[in-house]
Amino acid sequence: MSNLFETLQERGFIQQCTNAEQLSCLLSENQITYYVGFDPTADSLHAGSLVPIMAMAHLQRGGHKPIAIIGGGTTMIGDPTDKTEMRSMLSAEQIEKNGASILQQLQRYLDLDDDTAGFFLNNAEWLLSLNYIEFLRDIGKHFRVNEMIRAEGYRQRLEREMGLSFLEFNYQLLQAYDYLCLFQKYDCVLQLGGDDQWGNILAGVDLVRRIEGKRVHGLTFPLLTTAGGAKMGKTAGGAVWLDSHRTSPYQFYQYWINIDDRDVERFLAYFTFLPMDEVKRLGSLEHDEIREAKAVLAYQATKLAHGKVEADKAQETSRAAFGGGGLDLDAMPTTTISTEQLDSGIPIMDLFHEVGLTSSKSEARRLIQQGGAYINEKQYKAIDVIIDADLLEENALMLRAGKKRYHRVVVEEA
RNA sequence: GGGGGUGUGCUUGAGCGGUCAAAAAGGGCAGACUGUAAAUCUGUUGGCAAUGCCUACGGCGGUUCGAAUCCGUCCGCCCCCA
Repeated sequence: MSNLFETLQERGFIQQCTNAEQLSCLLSENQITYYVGFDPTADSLHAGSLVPIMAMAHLQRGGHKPIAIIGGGTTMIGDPTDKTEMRSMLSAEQIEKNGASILQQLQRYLDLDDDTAGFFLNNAEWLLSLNYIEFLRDIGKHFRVNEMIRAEGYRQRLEREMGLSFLEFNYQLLQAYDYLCLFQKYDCVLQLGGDDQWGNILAGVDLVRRIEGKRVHGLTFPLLTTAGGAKMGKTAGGAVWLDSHRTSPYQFYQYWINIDDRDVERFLAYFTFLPMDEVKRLGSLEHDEIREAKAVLAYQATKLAHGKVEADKAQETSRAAFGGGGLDLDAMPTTTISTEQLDSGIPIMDLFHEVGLTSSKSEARRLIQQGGAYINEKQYKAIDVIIDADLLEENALMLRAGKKRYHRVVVEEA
């Protein structure tokens, strides 16, 4: 029989876990409830969150029941293991709003609609009403400070400059308490998270054991970086979001098709549901053939995130843009300008800037001077060119910045 | 509570009172090469009405012809002592 634990392992999801044998048995012999926490620090998840999401999806497909926790309570504190800096604290309303849109995104991957398949909770529900003294007596007494400060996440903060506020130091207790609550109310026996969460997860496992005398489990995913060493899911322009308003399906598709050759197999395993032998076959392609594998990855990932229709569109657009043929005008970002504006002439620098292809006019100037500016596929290197109606092709201009960024300017029909 | 540090551009991190829009590295962008990849090489990297002007070196004030550089104060952070 195919073991879910092995599936996760094979696909690279397991970095560390509590007793592997027990966990493996548990997954193949019982129907369990498991949880993953998501931080509502933004109103959208990004590509990095896909690792836990996909792991959850695998488990749900295997018959287990997911609980997605939105960290409404914990986000009001900020996880210090996110060691770059103390996280900014968000207002309760903001967290609420973010949580709602994150839930929507999760639902594209998971069924969280009803209590039997899986569901969604905000830990603010039980954290916000905590009584400090009671909490200290009931929960706090189970934590040893010496143990806590030995944990990697805290130690880094203690050894490096930035220090650690007492507020942040409590994060682990709250997360452990989450686990305890979920165990008590929903019989949740597995928590998943990124490897930076290992310490927090274990704290929860320990807490449940101390208070309930029951053995529960934890599992962490490797923290993904690209072969180039960057954080997975980041591009120059920022994170790759799951929200189509922040990152369009086309951009999303492009992110995946542009990844490093060395990441192809790993990413196929993580971010698609393709069977592993197919993943391996695709991953072993070489030279230009590997582009086929990237196309599969991009298509599959986009389909999961945005649906088949959008994925098809993104694929077509991408093929059109890079396959040599014509460009797909519909999918291109477009700006409309009035006839009058064009008739009076627009300096080329202004045009590139106003359309959003550069973030300042100086940048536009540089782009042009360095030969990265094209209009209708013709390069313009002079910064004092004035664009007017003479350049229109089919009532539009096609701007290009560098090799890959296109923008269409359409003249408004009067 | 006492003492000592520190705060610089996207990031790390230099910086003599003038020649600092600020060294260096990373990152970004563009060009060449390519496979919409990687590596490499080159250029570029605050803004603008641009041989000049404006904004910027934690905040506010001061000294000075002139300050990122000196002084005061406030804020944040770090270390030592209590």
